[in-house]
Amino acid sequence: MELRAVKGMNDILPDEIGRWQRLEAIFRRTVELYGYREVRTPIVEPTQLFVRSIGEATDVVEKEMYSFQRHDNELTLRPEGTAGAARAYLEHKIHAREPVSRWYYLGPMFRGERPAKGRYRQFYQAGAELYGEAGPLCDAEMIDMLARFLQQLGIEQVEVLVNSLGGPATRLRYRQALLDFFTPRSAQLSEDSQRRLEKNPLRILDSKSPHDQALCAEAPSILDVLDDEDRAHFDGLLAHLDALKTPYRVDPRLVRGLDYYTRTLFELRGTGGELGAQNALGGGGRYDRMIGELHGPETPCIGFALGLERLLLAMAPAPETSPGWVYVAPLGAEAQREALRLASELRSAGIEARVDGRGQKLNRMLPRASNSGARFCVIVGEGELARGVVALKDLQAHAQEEPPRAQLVQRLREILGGEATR
RNA sequence: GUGGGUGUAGCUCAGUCGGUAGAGCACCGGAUUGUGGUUCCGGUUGUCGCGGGUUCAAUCCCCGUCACUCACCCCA
Repeated sequence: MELRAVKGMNDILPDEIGRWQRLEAIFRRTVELYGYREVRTPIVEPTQLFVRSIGEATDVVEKEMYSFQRHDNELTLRPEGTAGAARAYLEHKIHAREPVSRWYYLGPMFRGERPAKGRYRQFYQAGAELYGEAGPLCDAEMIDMLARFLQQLGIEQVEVLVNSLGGPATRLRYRQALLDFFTPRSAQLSEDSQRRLEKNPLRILDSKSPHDQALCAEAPSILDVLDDEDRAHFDGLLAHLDALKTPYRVDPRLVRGLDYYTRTLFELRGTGGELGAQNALGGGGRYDRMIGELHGPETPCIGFALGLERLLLAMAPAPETSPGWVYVAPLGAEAQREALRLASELRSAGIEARVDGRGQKLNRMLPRASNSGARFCVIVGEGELARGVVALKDLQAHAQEEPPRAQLVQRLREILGGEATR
């Protein structure tokens, strides 16, 4: 094989697609119950959009973007969904049309990282954004929506972490507090964290080194440096979550890798074994300053994104449920033409049908029918043609009957309908 | 970018202390001129990832390389 898929980009074959479609359907159904509506934005955006919104100094922008030049435009395959949605929100002046907007999206994102379990260069995210509401009520409701979604998926082993980063001033104050704390102790930090100390001290809190973790336990907490308004927002969030009975855990050391977050921050962390090291199922937070920084009107926003591959790893494998389709087995040339007409009628009646066109013996077609997962096999041969009937075999029940050809659809409906109401 | 693991049939893998390969599953045909998931018989499928070195001889040993994979970094 000389031509293969690009590293880190995978095919999703038909035998896996059922799980994807189920996941996506549950996502859509859940968020639509909260009033969210889908938005579809381009996969390619101006590079500057991501530089300005995600932050120039983040890893995503610095070294992971798929950027290219086309004529005179600097373009990038989107590494996440929030920036494009914000651009669309601004471009279409949605803020002037309605005070509050609830949008969701679903689709591929691209980051040039080294692939690992649950992490790919083309990966799929589902996310939602809420524009125009600043209060903690919608923060709590969004987290509750995520909890409901995971529950619908049957993912039990998950933890909801919440934190507040405060506003920009708080964030600067906290950054300084961390510098003051870690700089005299930098010798005790891991190599990675020493680098973080210079670049982005907040990320030290995220370190997986046990030694760093122990040190972080003594570091100042951001919750202690929140100003009064930040504090009131955070307390409000927790009170609303309590009222909703949404389980959560406050983690003052929760930080995330994108620069745009302010105040509320949350993350869903899988605790099951399937996930490996990539246990962040999704996360998000408030980004009240982004629209303003993109030269729009100051608009409070909150959003999240979920990694679909990781959710699939965490999901219990659900049994495929199919109402049962029909395998049509014709014996002979005349029967084949009749089989085509029969299958066509079945489809018109909304029943899935496939005709065996390989023209073989019955004792070859029947095993194929069973192995292919068909519920019924309809056999058409000379005898049936002559008598104006078909042989209808229920492969599951090992039963066979011979309804008149004209009554086949009706008979199948009876069998399937009888089960549906049971 | 860093470190580890693995590359043998469509799939899962075995194997050769160095003598150019096997099993199960799958697929195809027959037992059975029209009745299945079982059984029996037979059959097809391989540049042993790629390149080089050592050797009379390399799938096996050595070096390189590529791919996949896991972890780190970062993130979903």
